[in-house]
Amino acid sequence: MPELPEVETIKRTLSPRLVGRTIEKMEVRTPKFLVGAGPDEFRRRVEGGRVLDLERRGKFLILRLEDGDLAVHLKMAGQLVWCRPGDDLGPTREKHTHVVFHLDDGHELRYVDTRHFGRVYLLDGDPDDPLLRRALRTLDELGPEPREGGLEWEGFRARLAARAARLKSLLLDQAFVAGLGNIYADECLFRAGIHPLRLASSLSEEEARRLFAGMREVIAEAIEFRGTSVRDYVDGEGREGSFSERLNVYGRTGEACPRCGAAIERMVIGGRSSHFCPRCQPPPEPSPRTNV
DNA sequence: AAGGGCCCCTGAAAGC
DNA sequence: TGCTTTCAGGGGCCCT
Repeated sequence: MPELPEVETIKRTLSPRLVGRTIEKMEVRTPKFLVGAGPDEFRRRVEGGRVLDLERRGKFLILRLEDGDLAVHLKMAGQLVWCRPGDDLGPTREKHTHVVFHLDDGHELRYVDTRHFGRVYLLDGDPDDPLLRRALRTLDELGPEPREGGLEWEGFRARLAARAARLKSLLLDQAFVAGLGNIYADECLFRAGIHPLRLASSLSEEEARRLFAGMREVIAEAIEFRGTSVRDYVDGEGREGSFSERLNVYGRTGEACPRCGAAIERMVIGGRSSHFCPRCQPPPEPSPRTNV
């Protein structure tokens, strides 16, 4: 599941290989992954253009091309792999290679997606395309990045106080903070020692500070370790990330909490599995209506 | 504003 | 062993 640290790692591994290159040919194997233009128009806009720059915003990777910008959202299982034309990525990934960008240096960039949730957007494509409009709006409404230079304390504190939502759901809301997914939301809350069911507005000043710092630390560390590979994630060179070994709670139901030894618990919140330590992350006070 | 439910999609894992 | 069912998950969308 590529979240901020994974997409950032992909950006960093792809940048030196793509920037300055010209896309000679765009091979569309599965048209449904393209949004903003039909395959022919999409190709026409992309082919022959140089890659000017790569950027990341939340979980979106943006490719700035000479004749228009592309945005890629990998959703659950998307991969962008830079390789040689003959390279064999194995039967599963071969079967799910949907778009191939052929570069002028003989390499290619393959868009692979086994779950078929991801999309490639032509950002200045057909303005009447509802899927494109939706993506542009999402991009426009993305919240601050949970890193230095993005999220700042005063604003974070104020926006937390204004929300009644459970923290787990709020951290997953891309308009609140951009780039966190299920893995890092759980890890951030563990780092901060805050239960995922706590309401945002109920946090003390001290807890809000721990969450603020915890998010930055977890994200910075995850980038440093090149992301987390629990399922399909690999970076632009096909390498897995090593933050997986440093996960404290995600996917560790029943295991001992690395801080206190209590058994990690799992519960479903907002339809997402949530992992936490019942001792380090004390549950919220029961609601007044709950009684005996 | 918040939350539940459904959908997209398919490989992996669990169940029988 | 092998077939069938369930699950996971980012995010949009609809409904209450």
